[in-house]
Amino acid sequence: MTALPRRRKSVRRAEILAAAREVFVARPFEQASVAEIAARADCVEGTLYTYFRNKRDLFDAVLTDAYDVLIADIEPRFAALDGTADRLRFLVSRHLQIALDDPGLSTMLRREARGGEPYFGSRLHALNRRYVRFMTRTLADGIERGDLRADLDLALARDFVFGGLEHRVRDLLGRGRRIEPARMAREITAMLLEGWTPRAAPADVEPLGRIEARLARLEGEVRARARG
Amino acid sequence: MTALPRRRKSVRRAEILAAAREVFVARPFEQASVAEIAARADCVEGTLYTYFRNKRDLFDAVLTDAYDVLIADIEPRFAALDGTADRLRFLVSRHLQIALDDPGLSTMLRREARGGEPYFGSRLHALNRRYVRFMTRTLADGIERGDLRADLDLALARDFVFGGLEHRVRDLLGRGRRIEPARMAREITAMLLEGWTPRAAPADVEPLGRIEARLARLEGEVRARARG
DNA sequence: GCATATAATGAGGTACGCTCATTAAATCGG
DNA sequence: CCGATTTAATGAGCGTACCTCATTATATGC
Repeated sequence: MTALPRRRKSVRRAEILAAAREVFVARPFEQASVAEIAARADCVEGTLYTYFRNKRDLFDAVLTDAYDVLIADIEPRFAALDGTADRLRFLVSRHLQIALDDPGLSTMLRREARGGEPYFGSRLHALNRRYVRFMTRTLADGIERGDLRADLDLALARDFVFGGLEHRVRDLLGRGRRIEPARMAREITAMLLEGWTPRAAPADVEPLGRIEARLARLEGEVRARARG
Repeated sequence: MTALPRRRKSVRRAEILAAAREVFVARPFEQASVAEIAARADCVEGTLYTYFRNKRDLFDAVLTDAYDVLIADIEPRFAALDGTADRLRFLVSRHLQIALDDPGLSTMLRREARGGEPYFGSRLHALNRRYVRFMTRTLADGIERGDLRADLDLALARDFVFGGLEHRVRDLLGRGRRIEPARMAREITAMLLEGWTPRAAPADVEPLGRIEARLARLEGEVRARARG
């Protein structure tokens, strides 16, 4: 009957997006109902479909927005860092920070990390790649500079960082523990770098004994000559 | 009208379970339809609900079965291993093997790792804990025996192993790469142990500085003497 | 062979995502 | 300022999903 006053299209879109985010953060995709989103956005379901093709499309829009903000925040701060350890620590810390700032969003991202169908090539896929690239760049640069072992498998390392963080956050939030990004980032980075930093190979450590022996002999000779 | 011949209850249950497994392996939980499961089990949906309370219950039964088989396979083989590195390599390899033997099951397990509601205390939860315990035991024993650094955070390490493997498998299967459990297990275990194995403390590396100092002094003296 | 227990049924309830013909509001030309 | 056109908004309704339950069919025990 009496329709609500019409709004500027962009405003409506933003309202629906905000409502959708609230709902998707509270419930996993399949359990989140379009009806609830519409109700929160003060419109009927039909209206919603004039702005988004379907529920999935709406969800992707929410995810895309979140990634946009995240990347925009990281980009300049990352660019200001140089050292491999500093970069790694920052990225881990920033990743954990999401779980502290917005646990709902964090859970959503962890829940719905897609392997879905028309995902490759999508805007969402591109954003995800951009996000992950901060890490791969850090690792690749680290190897080039000699901060990381030359034989480190980039893809393997990258998967273990993100996979590990995912599990860690799930476990901690799952048992109601608090997340302390800075401290945890220090611990995690330390653990990772422990294995990734180039070290004196066993062969390089052994000669130390021989070198000391030669030194001692030399010093002896020099001392003898000084006396003699 | 004419109902199908009645079967022994246990047989029917097994048939339904098998049908359910096929469907759940092919499609994620929410997209798998009870109708399809019923059709594959040659019965109507109603029948299905006399064996399982609901779809979730049926799904949990499938998962539980899978875990049972998996644990029964691992248990004796694990018990036969002693060394920390061997155990770790075996567990990683066996975990990867699932993705090779039954990619569908592997995807399902990765997809539906629950953090869900009445999960804690459930039989499924118990099985998951039993599965993970192989790893935590390996790590704890490793520390006790001095094979692993004493300051290694057990929970952190455990999360990074499983999280890393999860991401790695997702990435590889996602881009259609083959999984080679043995080779990958060697690489991954090597990477992990690189950082987790106790090493000569920095104090042992530091003498390098002292040696250089002694060398420099010696060289200085020799040069002076050559001139003088 | 009748009574009881139980396996199996399928119609129907509620909720979901989504479509589409229709309506109401804004915009614009004259 | 008013009719025409565009466009935002609607809500009834379709198909399908999970699940319930009164009912039917079959097996079992006495």
